Order: sequence, then C-alpha cells, then structure tokens
Amino acid sequence: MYISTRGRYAVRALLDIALSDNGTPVSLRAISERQNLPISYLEQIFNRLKRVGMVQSVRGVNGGYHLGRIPDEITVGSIIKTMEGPIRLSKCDEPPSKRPACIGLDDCVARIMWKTLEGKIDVLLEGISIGQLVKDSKEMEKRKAVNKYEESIS
Amino acid sequence: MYISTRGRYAVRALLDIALSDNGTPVSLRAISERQNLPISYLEQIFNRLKRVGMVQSVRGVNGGYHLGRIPDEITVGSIIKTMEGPIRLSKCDEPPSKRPACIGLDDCVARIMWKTLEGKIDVLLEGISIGQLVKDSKEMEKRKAVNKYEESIS
DNA sequence: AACATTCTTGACACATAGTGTCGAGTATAT
DNA sequence: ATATACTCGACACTATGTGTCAAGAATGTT
Repeated sequence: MYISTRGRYAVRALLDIALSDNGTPVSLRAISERQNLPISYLEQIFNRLKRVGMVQSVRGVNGGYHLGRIPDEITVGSIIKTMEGPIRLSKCDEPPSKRPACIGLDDCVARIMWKTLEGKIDVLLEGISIGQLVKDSKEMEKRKAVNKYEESIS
Repeated sequence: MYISTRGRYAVRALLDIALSDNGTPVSLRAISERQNLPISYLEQIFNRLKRVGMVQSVRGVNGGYHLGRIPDEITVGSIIKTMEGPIRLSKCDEPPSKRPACIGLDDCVARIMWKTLEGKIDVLLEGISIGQLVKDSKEMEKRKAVNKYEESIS
C-alpha cells in the first residue's frame, strides 16, 4: 500500500525539471545533485518517462530533458501509472504462485469493493498535477522568505 | 500500491464470519473451505485480528471465532491497518537500505502531497464496513435468485 | 481418562518485486 | 578528438510478501 521509489522519484524529478527549466534542457546529473538521487536509477526512470512522452530528451553535451507536456497536464496519477502500471488494490485474477485463480470473480463482493476503491484512488491521483506542485513550491518559498524576514527584524 | 493478501484474506474471512455465524463460533477450517484459503495462513492472520479485538476466539472442539465488534464498526480501513500497519504512500523517513534519509522533510512539497493523499485514502477505506459488505452480499444473492427465476420461466 | 478438535505461537522457507548498479553504445557540442 | 549526456539491457542484492510447519494448550466428547 505504498508508492515505489520509482514512482516517487519520478514525481520529484519531474517537479525539479518544471522548476528549473529555463530554456536549456535539465540534465540527469543536475537533477541527481539537487534531489540527491542516484543518477543511474534516474536513467532507468527517465527511460520510461520518455517512452510515454512525459519528457523530451536532448542528447549530447548540454543535453538533458524537457517536460513533454505542460505541467498542468502531467498528473501524479499518470506518473505513477507510467512507473508502476495501473492502479490496482487486488490481484484476484493473477494469484501469487501456487494458489489457484479465485473463482466466481464477478460475483465477489470483496473484489467489487476493491475495484470501486481503485477508481476512487485513481481520481485522487489524477487530481494532482506537476503544475499544482509547482505552485505549492513557490508558495512555500515565499512563506519561508517572509519567515526569515520576520526573524531578522524581531 | 496494492493490498497484501493478508489484508484481503482478512476482509474475506471477516465477511465470511459475519455471514455464517449463527451462534456457534466459526472455525478456521470452515472459513478455509468456503473461501478456499490455506488454513495455516489464516491462523497467522487471525492471530493479529484477535490481538486487536477484531475477533473473539473459542478454543477446543466446536471452537472458532466470533466477530469482536458489530459488523458496522469493523471497517476495511481498520482491517488493512491491522494487517499492514498504517496507510502510508511514501517512506521518506525510513529510506531503503543504503540511501541516506531525505533532508528537509517538512519543506518537501512532494512529501506533503503524499501525506495529504494518505489521509484521503484513509477516509475512503474507513468509509466501508463489513456491515456494508454483508448488505451488498445479500443484495447480490437476491439478484442472482431473481435471475435464475427469470431464466427458468423464459 | 483418552482422544479429537481447534486455537496459539513462533520459526522458518520460498518466491516475487523493488531498488539500484554497471557497462557498452550512440548522439552532439566544442 | 574529446567530453558530455542520453540509451538500453542485463544483472545483483535486499526486503517483503506469502505461506508452511511443528509443538503446545484448551476444551468438548466418549
């Protein structure tokens, strides 16, 4: 019931790009340093992000990545689903190893409940975008600046 | 981002008890057969369910389990949290193995977002009870009976 | 009293998935 | 040329999940 590091690092990396892209592409090295994430792991992550068009790459010196869409259209839900596959709470249809597949799936009240919950969680995750996180970040920066000012005059 | 089998089996097992307890305790053997779940795994699961008072046990011949509270007060959220611990999407504070702990946690926009989502998911899960699933089950049984009848006269 | 049933508890084994690392390769700017 | 950076696939390690097992304790039945 937790989001993998792949998913969470991807969110942070994309937010990093959104915040620091001033025209020249953002390199994994730069993201790695700012976010303190292993660069080799980021490579793997960006491989997937690129394949679904969530980022665009520029190769060679001074290369790096741009966002592939505007921040408001990159939702946390889409990032997680890119990194982890569809939102699923139950795996009734593909049982773990030795267990036989569950029978009467369509009639299973519990399974219907999980499916319903999956849908609601999906809505939650799709409701947050990188664009929103960018706004939150800037808001937080502003507040921190004000706090510092207030400390300095007190 | 999925519920463990422990959690899901626990939900099914508790629902099974709610549906089939007619006064005499429900044995793991009976649950195991009806739900097609390994009895030895159920033992482990019920160990936890008992410790938090979600079920009451009766030992010896004709022993088994009763629900420890009324079905409406046993929420899916409480079951999952009993089996898996608190709802958490991120593990920023306890990083995996070699990684250093993330710094500036309180200022991290991403982390705040995960925490907010955790709260909303918690509300979703707490909003469903075994009592509700019992109603759903009976409703479904009724519909199935009607369908059979309609087939028989067509 | 002997026995079968059933819960109780802890330890253990196996499989899967997550979390990264690594190396060889390709594209590009200087 | 050379250094920078993305590209791609394979691999290794670890943690967690998913169960199994055995020995024990309580209780009803004969």
